[in-house]
Amino acid sequence: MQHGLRLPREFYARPTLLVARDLLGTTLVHDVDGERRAGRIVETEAYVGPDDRASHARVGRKGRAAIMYGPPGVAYVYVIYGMHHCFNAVTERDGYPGAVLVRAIQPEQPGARGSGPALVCQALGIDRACNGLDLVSSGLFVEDGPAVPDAEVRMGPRVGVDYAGGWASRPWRLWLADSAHVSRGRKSGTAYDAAMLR
DNA sequence: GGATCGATCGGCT
DNA sequence: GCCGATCGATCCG
Repeated sequence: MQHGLRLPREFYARPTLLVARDLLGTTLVHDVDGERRAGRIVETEAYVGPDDRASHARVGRKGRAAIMYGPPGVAYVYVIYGMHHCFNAVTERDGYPGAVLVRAIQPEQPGARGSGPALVCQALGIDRACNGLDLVSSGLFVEDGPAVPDAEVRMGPRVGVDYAGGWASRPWRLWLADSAHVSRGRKSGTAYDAAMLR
């Protein structure tokens, strides 16, 4: 991958697990009134399909996550616990629900913290007003970066979805092994194995 | 380091 | 009414 180029829609229009893997090492950028706020993505989670009991899409295409059923390359931002925001990039083809939650970044701004999905939004100034923004044509987007080798990737169960039965144990959380910015709750994780991501 | 708890409210049941 | 894709403070060991 090259460096500093905005990711095109085709990047998002792929299986969610691949998008979650390839977003590691890229940079999430938000232009706020001409001011660049950005950070390197070091941790992601995949939410895939209408049957994933951990995904907001489980309630159907008329619920809160209707946007997950729409075209890829769009921001899905929601409020959680009445006080925090979470940022997702919509994936998959139009009509099939999928999204990648950005769980942690290494902020470009010194002193900013991005270890956790709500802190990511706080550091980049992302809130509900960003819901539905087009990542291909708006001030909220992702820049590509140097390729991350499989050996630097770890995977493990998603966080905070224990209610989802067997879906909770799937290793759909991915992070960079050497990053000090990965959010809390991380366990040791296992080596990246693309064959296990389903 | 790990476990527990309060804050706070939109959206689904 | 209930509960959550969270965080920070606090307590315990």
